[in-house]
Amino acid sequence: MKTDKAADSAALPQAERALQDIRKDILSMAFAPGEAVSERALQDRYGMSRTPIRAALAALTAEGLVDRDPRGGYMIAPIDLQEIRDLFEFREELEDTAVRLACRRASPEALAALRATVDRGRTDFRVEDWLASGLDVHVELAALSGNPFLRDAVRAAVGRALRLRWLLASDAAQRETAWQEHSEILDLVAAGDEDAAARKVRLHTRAVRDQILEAVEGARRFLGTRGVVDHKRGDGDTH
Amino acid sequence: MKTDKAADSAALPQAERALQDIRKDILSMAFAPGEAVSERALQDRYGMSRTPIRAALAALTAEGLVDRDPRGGYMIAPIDLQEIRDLFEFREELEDTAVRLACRRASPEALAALRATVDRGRTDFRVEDWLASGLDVHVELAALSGNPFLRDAVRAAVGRALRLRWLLASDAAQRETAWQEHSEILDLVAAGDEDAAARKVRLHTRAVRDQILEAVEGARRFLGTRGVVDHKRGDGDTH
DNA sequence: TCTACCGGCGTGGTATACCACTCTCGCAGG
DNA sequence: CCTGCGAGAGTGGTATACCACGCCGGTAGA
Repeated sequence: MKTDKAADSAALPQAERALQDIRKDILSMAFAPGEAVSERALQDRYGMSRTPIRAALAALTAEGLVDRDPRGGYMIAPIDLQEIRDLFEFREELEDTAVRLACRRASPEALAALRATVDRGRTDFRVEDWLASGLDVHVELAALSGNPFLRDAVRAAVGRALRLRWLLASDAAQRETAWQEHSEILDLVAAGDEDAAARKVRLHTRAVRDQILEAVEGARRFLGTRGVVDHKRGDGDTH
Repeated sequence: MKTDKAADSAALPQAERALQDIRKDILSMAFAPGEAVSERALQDRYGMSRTPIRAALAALTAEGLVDRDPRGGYMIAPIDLQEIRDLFEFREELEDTAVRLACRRASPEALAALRATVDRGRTDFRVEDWLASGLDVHVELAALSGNPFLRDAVRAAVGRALRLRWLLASDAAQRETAWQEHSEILDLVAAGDEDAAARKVRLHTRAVRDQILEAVEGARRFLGTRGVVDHKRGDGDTH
């Protein structure tokens, strides 16, 4: 027995380790939104050469967690209020679709498994597990739609806003509320009531969005003008 | 003064040039689906070092046009019938949403501009332009939703299936039919009739999907067993 | 003849040196 | 004091050498 695979991060390729570590540091707000970073600084920080750092930064840029500075350099993506609004609108539509498909297709076994996962998260909540494993409830629910593209789109959308949860509560009451809403959605999916399930999903999504927008507003002073922006419509993508 | 930006591909960074060139060669079927490729072979073919080739392959892998070979190496993504079904299901939902939002939000000017683009494509159809510029009608229509995430998701989905159009007709009649359907959808969006527009979009999407699935079936012999697969849910590989 | 070994080659992964560019800051000249 | 220029440092972009690993084929031995 030479290597474990779960806990041994040294066995992973450097590039993968860089990606996971940097992503973790972004999502945990170890890097401030809007903060400038450079390949060489990260090379130094994570103890590897520029090559895997570069690959990781490319991936993180694609994920939307890192932005490129036009004049050279990277920056940790600022918190963009308009982006949050657009993102949650997108998620609302994705998850509406996903939950409707799940109502038609999810097997009782898969539903039971997800319910077990949700219930486990109610008590065993540990931040690192919840962050590391992509086992977000919304992603798993989207997976029940049976459509990999839908699941991946939800995963990408969830991941993009994940760091904002650090602004929200570790508040037990709010987590209990979230569990309850997730649970109700699962009940409706199990019952096969598409419209009700979809409506519940939309309400839940909007509630989370409003909490996040409010939290960002509250933390705006703390995050500074570089950390929070509000790019109104008019960003020209000229193609 | 010295450099054009549109036509002058030499001025672009090598990595960008590699990405565009390789993507073009995949979408134009210069690479056969299922064909094995390696970084060094591409380095030789495109006359640059491995570094930009590597970056391009990473991006193309993320786009779904290139798959990694578990035992080392890359391969041009095979045509996967199940993937096509999933992809079009996903697109149908995305475009339904997009067109509904466009009905509520698209300005008359933007609609007129898109109509002009669509009409121009009716006659001036040139393959290279239509491929190079991301000006696919569906992407532009999605852009009218005002949501960048929705637009990008449609773009990614369209791009992923783009090479399959080489299996379809340059058939003028089919293009005329497509133009007509696009035109009708635009009319309904302009009229603000959400439900009718969405219904039309779904019909159009399904029609295109069926054409493609049929064309793939027809070309299956030609593409070989490596080029066309059908990964059913649960990956049952027969030995 | 069949088998087992082993050496070479091709693969991606990584580190690193060098390049062009830009931005900044200090110094010299007006 | 103000202005402008030039050197230096820091940036990403690229090429390349080296590494470990896995496959495949030839060869020697049973």
